[in-house]
Amino acid sequence: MTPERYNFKTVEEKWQKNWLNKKVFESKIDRSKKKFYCLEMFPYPSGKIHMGHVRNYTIGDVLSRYKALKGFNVLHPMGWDAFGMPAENAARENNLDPKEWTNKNISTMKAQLKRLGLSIDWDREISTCSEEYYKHQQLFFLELYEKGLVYRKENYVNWDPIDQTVLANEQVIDGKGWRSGATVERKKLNQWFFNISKFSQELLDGLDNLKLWPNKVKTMQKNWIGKSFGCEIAFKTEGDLPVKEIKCFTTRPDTLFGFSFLALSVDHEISKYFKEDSKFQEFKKECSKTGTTEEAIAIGEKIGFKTNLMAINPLNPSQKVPVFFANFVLMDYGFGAVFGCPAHDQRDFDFAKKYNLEIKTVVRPNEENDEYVIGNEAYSGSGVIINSEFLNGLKVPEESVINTINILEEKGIGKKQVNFRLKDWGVSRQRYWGCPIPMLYDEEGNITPVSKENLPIKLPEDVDLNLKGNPLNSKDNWRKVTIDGKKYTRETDTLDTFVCSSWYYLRFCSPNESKYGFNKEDINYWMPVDQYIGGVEHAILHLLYSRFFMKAIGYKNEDFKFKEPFEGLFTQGMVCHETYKDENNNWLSPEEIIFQGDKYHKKGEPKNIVKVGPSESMSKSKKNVVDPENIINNYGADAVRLFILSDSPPEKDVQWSEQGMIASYKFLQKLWTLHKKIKDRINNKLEISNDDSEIEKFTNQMINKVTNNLENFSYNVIIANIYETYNFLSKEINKKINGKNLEDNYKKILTIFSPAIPHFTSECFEDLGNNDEINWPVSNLKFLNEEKIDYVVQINGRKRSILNENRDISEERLLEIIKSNTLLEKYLKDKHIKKIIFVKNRLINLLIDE
RNA sequence: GGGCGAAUGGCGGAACUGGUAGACGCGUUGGACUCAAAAUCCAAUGGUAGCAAUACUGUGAGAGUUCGAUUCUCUCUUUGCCCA
Repeated sequence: MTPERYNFKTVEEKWQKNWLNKKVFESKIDRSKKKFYCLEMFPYPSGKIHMGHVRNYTIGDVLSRYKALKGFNVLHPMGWDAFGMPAENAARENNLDPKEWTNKNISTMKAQLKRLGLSIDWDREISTCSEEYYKHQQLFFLELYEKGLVYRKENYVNWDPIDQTVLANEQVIDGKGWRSGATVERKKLNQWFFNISKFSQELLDGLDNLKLWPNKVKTMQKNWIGKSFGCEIAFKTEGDLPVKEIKCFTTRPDTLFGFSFLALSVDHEISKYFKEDSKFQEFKKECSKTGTTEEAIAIGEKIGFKTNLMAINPLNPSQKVPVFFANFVLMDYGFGAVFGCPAHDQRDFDFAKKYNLEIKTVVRPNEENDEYVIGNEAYSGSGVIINSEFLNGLKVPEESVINTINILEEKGIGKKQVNFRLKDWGVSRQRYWGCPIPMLYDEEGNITPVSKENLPIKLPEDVDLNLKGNPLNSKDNWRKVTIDGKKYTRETDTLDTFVCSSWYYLRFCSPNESKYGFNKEDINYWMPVDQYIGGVEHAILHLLYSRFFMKAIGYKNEDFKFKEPFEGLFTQGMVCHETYKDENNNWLSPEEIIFQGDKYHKKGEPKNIVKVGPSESMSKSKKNVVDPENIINNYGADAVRLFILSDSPPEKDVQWSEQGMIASYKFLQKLWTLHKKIKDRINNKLEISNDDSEIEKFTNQMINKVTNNLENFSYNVIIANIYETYNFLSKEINKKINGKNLEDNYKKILTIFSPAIPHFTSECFEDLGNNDEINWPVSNLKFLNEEKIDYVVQINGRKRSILNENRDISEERLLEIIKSNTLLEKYLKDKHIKKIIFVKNRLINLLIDE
């Protein structure tokens, strides 16, 4: 008999249509059920979906389907992070409208996502570039402005000369723009800011309550917020300038006795006395070459410009040290002035060496004595204070910092201060394809918010994208407006797209609410997101901004009770693939190569041997990408889901493997053949076996395993569980079996498989003529504890035998059995048992004299 | 330089609160079917020795705690990520 082939094409199409027509995934408020809000990070509509999306959304889908079967009222929406530069660039290249380009991509990608069989409520679809979405965002902006959380200030910005836009600090990587790769310049511009730093402490404290977030992400956010504890110190100065005092911020006041110089930023206000000094101007120019990132400063050479000022050590007034301008001091940090303690700070050490300044050791490591002197490197570790008069003996850092601050405060020289690294969020972008900022400037340049009834401020169409810089600047018929006879110009900056993604999770709760961004009743039912799933690359920015947005909306707003948007967070790993290069070192895609003999060569060029490189995250530039659409066409959605889940734990990177993919595809064929056999056995109800508790026991244990693995995100193990079940059933089916019993258990098995391979299991259920509602099965505890147990017998800690005996057997009885066991006799004969370790229902360890 | 994590067969990976290491898959090898191949099915598969039962060894390296360590502690090596 040739088994019927499983036709994934017709089956998957059928079920996708079915789910759509029956509105299976439609979500409505239902107070009789517990809600579960499952959200995956929404995609940027770049053109086509990639394997990363497949992985992300498969993980979310498994969870959503599982929760639904468990009886939760599931909200599982999808939308588009649709504003952003690629649309503008693509539109310019192809002479298109960014909106057209974006909408075309959205419809392509939506169709692709649908073919994965995701359990998404598409009625809630949103797109951030639609007026329906961004008009609410503009209203939020105005509300935040009213609450004083939005302000405009002139600021040095990171200017990307290629993209002609401002970048946030976090968008500057190694001194280059994250998108364009251009070397970033410093430029002074008027910018809009969100006052995120107002919430620094709250954002930090809130992390403690996020029990279902990975610690890794929490640590990253904590470091990013960067709370440091320190002290403001006023140093008295002497010299030929009218300067009596210089303020510094330091986190290490305890090293004040190691003071040997004071360093100022070239932008420090004292620099005004050096305007005419050509040598200083030259020095300033030299400094700008070092670059402005903290990293560049750390590695770069430390240079200084000595002034005639001397600073007095407040704890030791007889000590006077020189004041320098130095390239490693930034105006943004503290007061643009730091005191130098070369012995215990590497930067200061390098500087002191160069300018022959005193290096005095004031901290010794715990294991050293008080005679300790630092070597060729600064010592910044913990230890004990030395050579510091009344500070001597204090433990560094736990006693020394706080004690010194107290002393400085008593003497009126210093002030305790908490410092955060987190800076306010600059949200202005000089781009067209973004949400317009609803602000106006009158002829005197005064800021006037757009009145709320005039929202939305729509993005104008027909702009000339080929102009340098922001196309909105030259769109005069949009930019210039007259209101009540008064002339205004519009703000032409648009909002950072991170603003759009900072509140979209609220919008999904009320996608059609026209008056406001969300509806109170909706969010009170659905929020917070129970499980948020996405890439770890958003660990800091997007997640921190979203957390800020919740606090900003709730600020001075009693009605809004949410503190955090995402209760649970899961960060999945990337999809990787081997990389290939031909003999000329050109990257090759997996489709361009062929395996022959024991080597790869380029297709059609047998002599062009391909070098196989390490597996790396799929990227277009390295051409190591696999197009999900081809894969779905060839193998079907369930097979792809099966493979993408199977090979690695979801939080780790997974290696794409064609062989693995094929194996998953073949497995579904085998599973279908098995299904047909099982169906035959079920229909043959007369057959009765003497004992078929085996299948019942197996099923119940499997329900237990799969449920636990689902709860723990061990989705790769679930796939292994499916294989295990296949192996078990294909053997069991050859035995005599009770048809009814088989049917009951088989249906439970299909149910626990269904989150992973939903089309396949739906087809099986239908094939069995099942019309019942399907619920997640509960495992019967009776079967979880086996009546017989494999007891490990150890002698002196080494495994010597395994005995299958009754559950709850006593130590004495087990010992008797061991003593009568002929195989164990050789170990125990004539030996004295000193001690017995007995672990109930697990093992027994006999300690004997050797 | 700092912080956090990771290291298990040829490969990806399992292993509950310390208690049978290597589940499951890939690959490889042998066999069946076939004129042949593909597909499919069956079997074997950490290493060493042995026909075998079995023994020894084995979770990056070294120490420690323990009757017992992949799991806990310390040191080191390599590696990944984040920050500088």
